[in-house]
Amino acid sequence: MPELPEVETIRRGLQRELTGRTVTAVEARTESGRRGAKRLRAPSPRSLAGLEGQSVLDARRHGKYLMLGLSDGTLLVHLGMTGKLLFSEPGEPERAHTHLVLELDDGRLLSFVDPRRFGLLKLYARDDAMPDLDGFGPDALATDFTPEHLAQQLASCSAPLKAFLMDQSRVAGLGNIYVCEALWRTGLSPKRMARRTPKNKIALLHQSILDVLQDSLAQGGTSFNDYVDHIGQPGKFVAQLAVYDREGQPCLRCGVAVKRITQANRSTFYCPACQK
DNA sequence: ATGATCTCCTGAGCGC
DNA sequence: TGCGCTCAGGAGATCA
Repeated sequence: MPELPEVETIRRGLQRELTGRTVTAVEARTESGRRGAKRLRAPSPRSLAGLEGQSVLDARRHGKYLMLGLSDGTLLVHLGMTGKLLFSEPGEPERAHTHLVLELDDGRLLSFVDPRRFGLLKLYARDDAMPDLDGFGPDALATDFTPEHLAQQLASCSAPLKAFLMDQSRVAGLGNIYVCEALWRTGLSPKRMARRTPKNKIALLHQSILDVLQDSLAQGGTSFNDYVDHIGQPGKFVAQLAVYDREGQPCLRCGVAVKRITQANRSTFYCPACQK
């Protein structure tokens, strides 16, 4: 389940391995679009065949979106739940659920593999509008995500803190795991209404978000079943999770059993004793 | 306008 | 061993 640290880990790998490479051939196994079987989540404004001949200039990220800067456009990538970008050598057996294979000028292949097909691949030409990120809040690790921004957003939201932090229009990059972990670190209940966050906790919440993301990034992210980076390495942060997927186990701070509840049809894990 | 709910999808894990 | 059920969740669509 790639959230910001996992996507950033992949971005760094792509920046290192893909920058300067040219796509020499494109094989789309499935088309992006909504109708019919075996399609990804959203239609691409340009045929992915347009990748052929383009060079990769850089790899950027906003929230959980990856943007590969090309010689004439941008390839926008969202990994959804189970999307992977994997390098391979020619002749290696192709993995199931491969949607796109790019041949590179150094002989390697870069494949987009996504069993659950929540992922998204969109090719934009240089002058195309890229509406996907409209309305997104600042990236959680960018300098414009400040305590002041957080305070202002909190004040205008009557949803619970869990839903607030999951909302990419408030701050981009957090998902279920890091929202649960950041709230635990701050000692705030996921059920607390966002605008009722105590003023003296806002700076701490902001810092907890940065800390949990940085800590995870330092471990290459969190892996359960699906996530691996571009060379197939799982992340190691799962060993440091305080509440996520720890229902019934003792809170690392106070020893009370971690509780699991459902919010917006998603699991929330928290300590009922020390998260207020 | 805002927040809550539904939807897409497949593999893993579980009980029988 | 194998079948069928439930669950996981990002984010856009839809509903209240």
